[in-house]
Amino acid sequence: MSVNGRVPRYQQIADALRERIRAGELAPGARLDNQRQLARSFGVTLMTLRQALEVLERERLIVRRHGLGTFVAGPSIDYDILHLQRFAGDLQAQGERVETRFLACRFTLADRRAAAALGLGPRARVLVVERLRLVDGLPVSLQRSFLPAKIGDEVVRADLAATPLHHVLEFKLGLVIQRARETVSAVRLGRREARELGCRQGAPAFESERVSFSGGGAPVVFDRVFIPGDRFRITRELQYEGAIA
Amino acid sequence: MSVNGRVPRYQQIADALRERIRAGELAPGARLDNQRQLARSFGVTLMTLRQALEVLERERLIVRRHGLGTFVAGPSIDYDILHLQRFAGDLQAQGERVETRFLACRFTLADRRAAAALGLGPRARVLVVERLRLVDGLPVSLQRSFLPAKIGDEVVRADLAATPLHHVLEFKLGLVIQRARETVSAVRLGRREARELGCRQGAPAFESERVSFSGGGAPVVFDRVFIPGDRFRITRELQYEGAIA
DNA sequence: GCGATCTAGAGTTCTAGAACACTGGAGGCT
DNA sequence: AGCCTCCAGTGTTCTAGAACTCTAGATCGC
Repeated sequence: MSVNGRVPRYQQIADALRERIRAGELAPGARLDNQRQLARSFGVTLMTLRQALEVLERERLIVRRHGLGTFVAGPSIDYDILHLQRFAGDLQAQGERVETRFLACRFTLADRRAAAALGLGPRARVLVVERLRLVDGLPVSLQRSFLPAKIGDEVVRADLAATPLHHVLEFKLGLVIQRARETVSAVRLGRREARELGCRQGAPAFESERVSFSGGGAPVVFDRVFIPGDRFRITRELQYEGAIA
Repeated sequence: MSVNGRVPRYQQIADALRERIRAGELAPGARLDNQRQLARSFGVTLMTLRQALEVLERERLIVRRHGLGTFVAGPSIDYDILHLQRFAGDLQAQGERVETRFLACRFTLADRRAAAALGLGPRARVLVVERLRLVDGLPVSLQRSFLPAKIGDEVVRADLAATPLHHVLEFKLGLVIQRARETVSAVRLGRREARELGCRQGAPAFESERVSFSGGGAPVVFDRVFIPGDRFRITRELQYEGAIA
């Protein structure tokens, strides 16, 4: 709101739509009226209406699909970064169901960051395993695991559609992950990631990059996980030995 | 890029400006030509130029100041969420200087989340201590600490401009923080937070809410920290006892 | 049954202004 | 020196279209 109290029309429209969503008039997944129609019903131009939608999109309340429509976004989830487990905030009461969908497994050349994280030379050959995690049928994260070719040659023999990767590493290869280093940053989804996650290209997402080490200290796997920004919040529990920063 | 290879003009313009920034032609803090002038030089309308700027703004490459101009954004920093310390990524090599600026200290009524975190009744009286953290003179985070009035009555006697809050808690009140729970989410900056941080209202930021407990298990302080989204990345090191998720 | 093509419906891009709002410095007044 | 007002410069909002692009389902041909 400006100093003199004037609220831009596009904010008023965003507020009105937000309230409809909040009140449940527009359920998650519901499609809004098309943009031209909404513009007419609010008495503004398409441009102004689209600015309102951009506000809601940035707040993760809606998603826009080119050629398809504008939809109310689904609920978000918490990611307990310390305990490495995911639990749903408002999904838990709904009794969510988590599943992992195996997407692909192929040898390729490592990109720069994957190669660096695994201590490999540039463009080293690696195995990429790609999985989608879904909660109640809704994709919440896309995970790509890069393994050095030496490990990959063994992993690829397993039935990755039926066996979790870390089980393969631990029980078939005797590689127990002892340590990991993870970095989470905010990114925009690329076309392929967006498609798998049911988002639009360029949608903001958290990108987690984690390199995991075995007991011997060698990097075993480099994971790159995309989690749409509207489905993720970081929570952690801490213990201290002394004073805090 | 669309299927038929056409890149929208606004993306081309964003690309051109991004390249100038990347190449160092536009240094951090530098002001771009005004929007109308940029529109003319790119041969587009103001609307199209503004769309290009929105792209760059979302990528944290520029910041727009109403009435002042458009500026190249400063560098970002990493926040080691596990070790509770901040270290600069590309700032460290530059020999950054970290300082804490005391802003305010006042009794007020707790908002709902602060009250809940501290185990207090709604609208309980609390002491709020407000500090700004700066790196090389650039504000990187705004921290508000909420303390129950009983603790606040003691804390307020200290010289908080000269003494870190946790020192006051530990050495004056004998309250050693043993445990904490922190949640980090993505928010839009309010007007006051934006002003203190040198950002524009509505700018995306990380909002960290941490409640800290003493040895006796009582909540001692609730911290709410705002860190502009362009100055923060989460990194963590992990140790495991067994297999990973 | 499958692949190719078409099309309606919907989102996206862009034009060409005009007017409103914010900011900070200059100048005047006390 | 401090305060207030004014204004140039700059960002922001909004109009009223027109045209482009994407998507998925329908239809047709093989």
